Amino acid sequence: MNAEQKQLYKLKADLIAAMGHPIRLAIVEYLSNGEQCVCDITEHLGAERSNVSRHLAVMLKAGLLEYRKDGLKMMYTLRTPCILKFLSCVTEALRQQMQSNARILARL
Amino acid sequence: MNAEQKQLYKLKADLIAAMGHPIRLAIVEYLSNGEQCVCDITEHLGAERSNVSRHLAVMLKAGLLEYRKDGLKMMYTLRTPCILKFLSCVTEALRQQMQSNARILARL
DNA sequence: TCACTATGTGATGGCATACTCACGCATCGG
DNA sequence: CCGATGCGTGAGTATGCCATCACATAGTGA
Repeated sequence: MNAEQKQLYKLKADLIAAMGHPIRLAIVEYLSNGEQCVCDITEHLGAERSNVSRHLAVMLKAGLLEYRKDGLKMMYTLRTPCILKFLSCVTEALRQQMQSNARILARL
Repeated sequence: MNAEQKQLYKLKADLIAAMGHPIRLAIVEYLSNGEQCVCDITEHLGAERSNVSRHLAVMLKAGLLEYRKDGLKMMYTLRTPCILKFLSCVTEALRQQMQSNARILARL
């Protein structure tokens, strides 16, 4: 593996890691309904506001989100709808995994 | 969000996090060619052997991989082919992101 | 039995992340 | 101008992750 390939893996890994957290995952899913402000996201998650703000910053930096100002509020949106397809892959993988586990358990 | 939903997000996030690392990503891609032993993976990556071993353990625990013993060697395989579809989504998202960045840069 | 190979794992140091609290800044309504 | 609201961010702490070294284990072949 040359340096260029390593760099590419790093980019991909960073993108993935930006979603590898329960709160961030929940935010992405919530944003699939369209643009939302921080206050609504916070209320929906039932999490600490400053913490949500930090997670939003992480995803913003990773390029997953976009935002715009609307008066007092900051409105966040998903940057690439592709991300949702990504998430459906995860759900499917999780389902397959659990079914596989269930089969193993059934043999006990 | 109730506790059950949070648990679900945690499961998904753990699955995602298990891939959110350059080395682990490279391993998954390498394993898409089929079963490989630790020695070959290590050589292909050019990484520290014990480090590779640890990353394999992480993915094993996350349910991404399976392994079997073959003499001295431990052979690892991808558990769910679905993971590859997942990765192609990441690649596509990264491409979209970079194209988007390129458009923004073009306006300078 | 003895060297050698392939692999996993405990210990450790360094670094990044997550969360909370407190505060500051910008904006809006009056 | 003032209070209230929405939001970001510095500081501090706790926790976890990562890479590395050293060592232990298991199988292999002579």
